Amino acid sequence: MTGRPTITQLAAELGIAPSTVSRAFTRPNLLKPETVALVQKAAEAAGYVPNHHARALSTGRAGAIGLIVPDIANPFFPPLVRAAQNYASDLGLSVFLADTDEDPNREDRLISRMAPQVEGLIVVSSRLASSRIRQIADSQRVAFINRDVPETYRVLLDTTAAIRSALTHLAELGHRRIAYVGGPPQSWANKQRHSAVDNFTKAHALEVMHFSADPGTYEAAKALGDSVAASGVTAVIAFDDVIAHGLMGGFAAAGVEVPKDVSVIGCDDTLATTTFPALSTIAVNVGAAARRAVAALSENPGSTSLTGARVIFEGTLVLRGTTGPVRSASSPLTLEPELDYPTTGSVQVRRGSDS
Amino acid sequence: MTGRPTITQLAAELGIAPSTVSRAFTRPNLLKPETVALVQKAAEAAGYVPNHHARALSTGRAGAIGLIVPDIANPFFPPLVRAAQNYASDLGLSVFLADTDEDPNREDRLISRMAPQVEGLIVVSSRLASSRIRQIADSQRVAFINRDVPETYRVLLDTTAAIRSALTHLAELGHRRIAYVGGPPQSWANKQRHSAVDNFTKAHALEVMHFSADPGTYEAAKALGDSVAASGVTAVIAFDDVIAHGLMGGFAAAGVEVPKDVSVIGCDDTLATTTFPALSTIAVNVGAAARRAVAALSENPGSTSLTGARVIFEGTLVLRGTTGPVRSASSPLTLEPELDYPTTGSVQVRRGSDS
DNA sequence: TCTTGTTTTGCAAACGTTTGCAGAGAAAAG
DNA sequence: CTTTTCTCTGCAAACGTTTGCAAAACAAGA
Repeated sequence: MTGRPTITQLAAELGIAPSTVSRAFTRPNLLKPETVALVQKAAEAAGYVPNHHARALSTGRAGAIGLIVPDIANPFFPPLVRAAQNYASDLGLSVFLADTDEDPNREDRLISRMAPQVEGLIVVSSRLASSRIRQIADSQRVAFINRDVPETYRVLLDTTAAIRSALTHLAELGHRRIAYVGGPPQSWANKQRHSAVDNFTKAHALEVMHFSADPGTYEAAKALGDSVAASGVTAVIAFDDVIAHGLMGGFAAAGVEVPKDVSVIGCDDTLATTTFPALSTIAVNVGAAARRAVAALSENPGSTSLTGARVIFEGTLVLRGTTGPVRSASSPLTLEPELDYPTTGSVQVRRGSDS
Repeated sequence: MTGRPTITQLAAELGIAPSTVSRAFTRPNLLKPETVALVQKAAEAAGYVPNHHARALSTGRAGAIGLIVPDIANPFFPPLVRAAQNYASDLGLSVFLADTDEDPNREDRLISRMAPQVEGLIVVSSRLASSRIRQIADSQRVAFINRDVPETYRVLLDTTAAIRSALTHLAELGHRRIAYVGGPPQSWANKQRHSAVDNFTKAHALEVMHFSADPGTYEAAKALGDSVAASGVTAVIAFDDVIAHGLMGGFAAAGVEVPKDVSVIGCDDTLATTTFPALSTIAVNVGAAARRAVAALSENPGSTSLTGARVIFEGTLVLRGTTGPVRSASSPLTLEPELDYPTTGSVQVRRGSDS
């Protein structure tokens, strides 16, 4: 009759108090087992399902988290969304998804709009100014992924070490002139990868050239193929796999062969082995990052904001078919052995193991 | 102090009634302009934002819709999710996203769990039994995408006509033996495409062979490359672009050239021009479908279920680089001209124009 | 049988809105 | 100056839960 059955209706039907019915679901150990059985049977029969809004109003817990990404159509994000949603679901949380379309204003609006109605927010690859981010982190429960603003709760997919490995590998194959082809300039990951390349090449006397695919699409990268090839580099590291793939398309069109003429390494491992040749890349554990962020939000649900933390998952180099020895037979370089970066006290380093 | 400011606090602060404050936001035309200005200023200053749960409880409107997809990592879905979310956002609705992991039980559970807390549900490519779907449609506000169960509200991306065009095109290029490589067997789209191919080839005396990539991944399809090539077909239509792409990978590994030795046509246009050669495919307006579904849910918000409807958006053939004349020079077939299928009264046919 | 203690249940307030109804003014009409 | 009609605002109930507190029921110890 009157829509979905409520706790009160169930109670009336059974001749008991609404509070008892409520407890049958939320604190069954407080009740006589027979009572909870009774209630459960009646609930089942009537098709009762609890009203989340009423519960949220009463308890102050929203039972949901918000997830904000710049562009869900970018293959980097779906696995992350998936992992977040699965894990949240395990914790009894629903997830609101929103897409900012790479627009900082839209992102800001979405954050304000969602924040009050959720347990907390996960903001991935934020395009907001650092000052604004810190402000937001002060008053909202929000975990950032791939955006490194001090004092905020952030989980980072760090590719620095993997990039060093990649460059070492390239150097050992005899490569001396290397290109970095960047992605979205506002992106933390892009800046991080950019400087990882810079630092390493500087330290080891490799020559580096910078390009940037803007926007970071296959087409933009493909269009860059000619100039990258013409620059005389023998290897390229791309901001991500789609740019690497676009480059490969551009190279193919220009008659430049991979890896014979030029080696290519991507990042994020979003394409797996679907390119030809299969793309060498830096794999990154988005699932672990997503789960960590969800967990952070679900912990101490009371507080009005998250305490700052910097959680790091390191990427790993995976070699496939797009890397090979340099064409011109220059002697392979031998680099001094890599030393592990010391990890400062406040930094947790983890190697992601996916479940 | 005590968390977010509430309507009651604002009211007390201004010395007016909570109802007035409420009306300042929801029915400003009932109030003296100065009053609403006053309230708005105070709200702004205090950083007031309405509590969605309380509102939902009071009005019975959830202000959110649920979106359920089998696998967000499949490139078919992200654009759909994106369009749904954008349009919902325009309508002032948030969207809950859930991923069923292709598991019907999980799907069923998710539907039951989400339904009560949202305005309505969009279920994409449902893997549920038709009987269960009809049952659900009876008691819940739910719009299905790409699942055609009578009496439900469903929006379908129809590729039948486009497949006829594709086959016509192939026949004109001289192809006589054609393969259809299917995807998820429970998928409505797969069945639809399968029989579209069957019907046409039967009617025009073309030879057809059926294969199936299970699961519908790049790898599975790639592994199928050998047998498809060995079957002697000169053209293949794949369930979707990722299978088409996988096939191309398999063909390349087997030394079979596309389109010289075999033509391939994909479906859904999820890969655009990122393959080599660029994949000929059937483009489909997922955005329009998503928007239609969202609109359906936002209309007559009162009702307990949606009235049945069958909204159709037709796909269009887009020819790129993977189709060419058959290798062995058999004479091109001339087919009798296509006739438009009559559309029965209850069927709305639309050609999607994206905004 | 009377305490005392423990387990089980009920009462009622609270969460933050919205909204039907009615009261208070003010303006218009007589 | 009274009545009528509006316009604007306030009161209070309602939405469906949860939960602190207290009452009731029962068991156990004396």
